[in-house]
Amino acid sequence: MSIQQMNHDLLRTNYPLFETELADEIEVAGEYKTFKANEVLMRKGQFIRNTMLVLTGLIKIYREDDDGNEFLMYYLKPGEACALSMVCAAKHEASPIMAKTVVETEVMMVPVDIMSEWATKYKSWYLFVIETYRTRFDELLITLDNVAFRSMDERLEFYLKRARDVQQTNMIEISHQEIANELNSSREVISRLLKKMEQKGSLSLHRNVIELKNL
Amino acid sequence: MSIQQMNHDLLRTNYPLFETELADEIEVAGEYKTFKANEVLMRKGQFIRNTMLVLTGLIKIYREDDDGNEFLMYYLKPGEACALSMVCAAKHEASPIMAKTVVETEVMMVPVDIMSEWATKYKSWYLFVIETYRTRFDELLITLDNVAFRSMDERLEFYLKRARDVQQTNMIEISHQEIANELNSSREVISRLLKKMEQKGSLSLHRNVIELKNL
DNA sequence: TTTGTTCTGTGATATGTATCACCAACTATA
DNA sequence: TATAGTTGGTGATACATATCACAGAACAAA
Repeated sequence: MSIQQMNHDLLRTNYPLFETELADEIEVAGEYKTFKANEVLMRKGQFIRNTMLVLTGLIKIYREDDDGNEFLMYYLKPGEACALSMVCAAKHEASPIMAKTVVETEVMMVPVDIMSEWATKYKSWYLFVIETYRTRFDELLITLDNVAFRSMDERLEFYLKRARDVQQTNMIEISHQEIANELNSSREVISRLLKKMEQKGSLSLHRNVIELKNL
Repeated sequence: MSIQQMNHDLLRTNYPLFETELADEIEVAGEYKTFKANEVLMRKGQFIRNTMLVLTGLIKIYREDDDGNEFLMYYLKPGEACALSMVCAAKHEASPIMAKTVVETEVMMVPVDIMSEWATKYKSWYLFVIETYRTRFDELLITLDNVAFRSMDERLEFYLKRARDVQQTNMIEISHQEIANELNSSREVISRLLKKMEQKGSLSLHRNVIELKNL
């Protein structure tokens, strides 16, 4: 099967609710792109001209402040899009977020100026945009809850469970330092908390890998 | 002028982008309601059957967790609506938020089941829904930034400035205890920080009132 | 193997915030 | 006026987390 044909199918299977004409139009206007694992596909401050429709792989969306602090907001999976790129594009503002792939990821890049036309032209696109906002809003609320109400050990546990769920594996490949960044904490704190969890038997620690057990 | 006529006008001046037919239909389907100052108009856990269009006054939207902790997410001003009620209503879930008036507030209550029809029928409604998500998303991000990156004194300063901006006055009527609740902190901490700010000359403290000066 | 780098572990200490205890000032209500 | 409730001030203390300092282990490159 040709690459064109595979991409064609990926778009339609991941976004089954799009009308055929819409999917066709997306293919004409958009551009297929592949990113390697751990590649930064959007930096803070960059101007956004595209919305990404995720076809395969996994993307992490981070929030950053001016001092270089960051934390993980949520993941983007196939069939999902980034609500923030829609927000910013609409206001012609710079991106307040950073996006990085977790594994090799294929996306469809759609120019934002075309999007607004589709909203009135295709009901399925309108519904998709609404649904995108809705789910991202929900995810953001959960993240906010964690930061506002939970202590670091609870947040760490939530972080690991979420990583397991989206990556569908008990072997989380990540360093303590990275986790610390994504929770806006420090490595030492994360290391100590992980050690405690290992002693409780919830997981076991290896270099660059955390193996979840009874979590 | 009759009350009906006044409400009629309020709806149209605060939501000027609504088509005439839409505004008319809203009036038929919806219900005008007035709340006193400091009245709780939605509790956590309550099921949402209405979206509120704010006509006059000011509303605070709080997030609560299961242990009764709360914090202020953002304000709703005339011309705005609560994106969350749309999210929840769509999923038939209980409200994860609490809403309380700051001053006497008039709203238009719109049943959520009718809303979905309007989205396809009226372009202005569709745009309004999108815009509501957009602005709430933005506000939520700012709140998240504060909780994640800022220390309590910075958050307190932001809190006071925001209160001044939405209420358009330098005399903020609120107790230290309430501020502590809204920042998910404790009264003693807030009192001490306020004292420091008073010593710096940024404000002066009175019973139940904080007078902002050079902030 | 050697060397340099990244990752992890751990003690000591600093700091911000929460909690406890108590009192004084003010306000509302009987 | 008496009394109870609310609000604000402040010291003492506890606790979670951040920061500093340093060392050893695992790995990669030469």
